[in-house]
Amino acid sequence: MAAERNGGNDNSKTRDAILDATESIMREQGYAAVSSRRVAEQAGLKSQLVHYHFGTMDDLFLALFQRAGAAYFERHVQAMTSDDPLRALWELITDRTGMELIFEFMALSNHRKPIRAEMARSNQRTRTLQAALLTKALEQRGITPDVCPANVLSVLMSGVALALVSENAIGNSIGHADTLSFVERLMQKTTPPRVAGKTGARGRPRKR
Amino acid sequence: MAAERNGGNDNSKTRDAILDATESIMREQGYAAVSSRRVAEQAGLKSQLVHYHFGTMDDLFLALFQRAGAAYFERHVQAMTSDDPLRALWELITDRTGMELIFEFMALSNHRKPIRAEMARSNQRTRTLQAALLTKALEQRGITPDVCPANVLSVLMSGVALALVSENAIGNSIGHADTLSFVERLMQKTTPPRVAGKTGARGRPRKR
DNA sequence: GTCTATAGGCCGATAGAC
DNA sequence: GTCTATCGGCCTATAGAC
Repeated sequence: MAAERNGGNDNSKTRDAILDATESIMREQGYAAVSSRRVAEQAGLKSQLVHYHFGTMDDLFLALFQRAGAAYFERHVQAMTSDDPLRALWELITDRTGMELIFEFMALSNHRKPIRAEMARSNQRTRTLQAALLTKALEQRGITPDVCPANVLSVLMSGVALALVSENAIGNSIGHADTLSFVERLMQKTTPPRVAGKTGARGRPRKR
Repeated sequence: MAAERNGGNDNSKTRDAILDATESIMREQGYAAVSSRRVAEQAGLKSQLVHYHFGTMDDLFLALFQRAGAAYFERHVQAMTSDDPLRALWELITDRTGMELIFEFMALSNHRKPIRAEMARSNQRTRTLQAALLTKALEQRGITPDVCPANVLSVLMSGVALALVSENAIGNSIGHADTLSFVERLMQKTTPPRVAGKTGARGRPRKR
């Protein structure tokens, strides 16, 4: 073990290239396909550099997860400041490219303790932020929380989005179009009051 | 490649032992930990027997998935004939031990075409059966399908269950208790009419 | 159907030169 | 920070004896 693993202040291009390559392999071939040699090849480097910059492979996974988790959290923050936070959140969590990396980490973390711990922290942070966002959104739409509490709505929405994205990845879309228009109808039934001259809250068409 | 791979009519103890060992490793250490050597060790056999009986490792995964998928489908069929199909389905899909293997296969299948194809088939079959079950359950409870179509409800329930189980595995339970009692309340609000002298449809207590 | 033996390959990780 | 070289290990899969 050399004298690195310095958390993030070694922001060299090499480090980023390694993380980029790891992310790309995870997305396209799954976490099980990540090896120091493959990562290095993808990044145009020698495999030893992976170990030099990140230590063990688990350390590499952890570093990538921290980067991805922070980016995902940032997207939530942006959704929160959107004109229509509810719709912005829904679009965020049903975005397949955003979810596929997280799905890989979920599977990976199920059997690696240190990654699981980080995953739990990130997931809790996201849930808390989602609940705050939804509290605001429900209030904006004049829905009292006794109909459905914000934290419950967060679990419901996350779950449905997870089902849609993961089943879609597998190749089953039975009921998906109906579910999307069902959600669309729920959101339109409670359109927030327009505040300014912007028109960002109208729904886009969905095929049945 | 020898002269085996005979689908299932070679129902030797060895074959079952290999499948059992594979399932056990997948559950406890994840699909990436499955190797012919480890499977054989767990089953008390030589690793070459794995190849003799199943061919490639992908063939082994496929055989196990077929067995597990059939068992899971069978549990759905049993739920369908229950006194309270809606509750039986909910208990089935929120059962962690039932889901963890499926979750591994979902992750695995994302990057292996033949397994993905089988997964899609199984998932479609399950969705169709769930929709039939829910059609019956909604009717039984006097809910018209225009409130929420059965196939949509199937996606919603599957998703929420998936979120609960997978987040629980990670170690985040924020909002879960509230979600469970939310679902419980929905189910109790629409208790099916009792048909016989049995009392299987009352809810069991949930902590908030 | 189970055994021994083995080919051929990818893996993580480290040592030490520059 | 990057290079060359390398150790020791586990992997899939097959050949051939019994």
